Amino acid sequence: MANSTSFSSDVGVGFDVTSQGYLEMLGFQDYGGVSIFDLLQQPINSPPEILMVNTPTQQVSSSVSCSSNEGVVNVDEENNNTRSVDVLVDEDDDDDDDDDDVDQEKISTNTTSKQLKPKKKNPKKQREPRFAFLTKSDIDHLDDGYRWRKYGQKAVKNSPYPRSYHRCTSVSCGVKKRVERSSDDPSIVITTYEGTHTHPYPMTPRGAIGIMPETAGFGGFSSGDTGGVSSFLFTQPYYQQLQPQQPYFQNHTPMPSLSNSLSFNTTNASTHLSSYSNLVQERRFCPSPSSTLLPDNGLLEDLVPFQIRKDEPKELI
DNA sequence: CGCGTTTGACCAGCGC
DNA sequence: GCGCTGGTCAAACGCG
Repeated sequence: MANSTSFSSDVGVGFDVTSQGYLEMLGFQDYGGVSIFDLLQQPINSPPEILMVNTPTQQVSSSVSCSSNEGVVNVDEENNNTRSVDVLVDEDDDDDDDDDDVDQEKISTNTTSKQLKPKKKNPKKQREPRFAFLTKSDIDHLDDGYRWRKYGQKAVKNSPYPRSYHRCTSVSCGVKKRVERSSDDPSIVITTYEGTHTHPYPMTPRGAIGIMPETAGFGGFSSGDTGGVSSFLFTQPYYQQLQPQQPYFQNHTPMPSLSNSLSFNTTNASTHLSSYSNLVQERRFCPSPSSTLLPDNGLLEDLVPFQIRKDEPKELI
């Protein structure tokens, strides 16, 4: 089942902070410490290091989430300012038999009997695509703009740090989030998102003024039926103080805090992401009431200077 | 009182 | 079948 290694399915975008205090975008493959996404030159104010890992299928996800224990994620400390992550991705048919539905089913039936959890109909448990972020931060629970309710905590094998389980508090929203610390590097927080928000991007008292349309996987992940396209939107609260003079931000950063939302759109793991433009196709911003996206270059447009963008990397491998 | 967290118990999947 | 581990539930509790 784990047809994992036949393709280079490492998907995702990482960010790192250079010694000069610039944000650096990283690929997820191990390039010997050399990032092919050294495109970004973005001044930041004490942001955490963030690595995002797209784990499009179920099997992978757990590997990624507890990857530090299983050697899936390699944090390359040798190269001071860059880190790389290897992600094993199993290609699995993503016939998402909605986890949300399963959850709802659980909830409804559970009211009768606490002890007897309804078994899932499918022999194989299908899960939403998961995306794992590696964040170098002292804060376990990074503010991503959504409200989460913790529903469990478990000790993780081979790790002194527990893993906490969170669920989006919005009704009928089945998005889950797991937070744990890397046992290898306690300063790294591994946040794994699973599912698709089924509600608009929430307003928060912290100044998130945007409301995300809920279409097209807004405000979270979506796994399209066709093509297995999954998208994830995340926010960068830590970057809210970004310097607006950056040319690639000037048109998009009027919003404080969570407004600086980025959406990655990645193809299914089966699709070899041979170019960064494939990886980052879409970007949606909160204030845009239109769910039909402007044809833009997505994250790339926001983060990568135009000049550099014109010279997109052809191959990531 | 509403909401979120804590925590022990239970269940499912997997490997042996 | 058994044990281990991850994931989830829900009562109890805390807090504003």
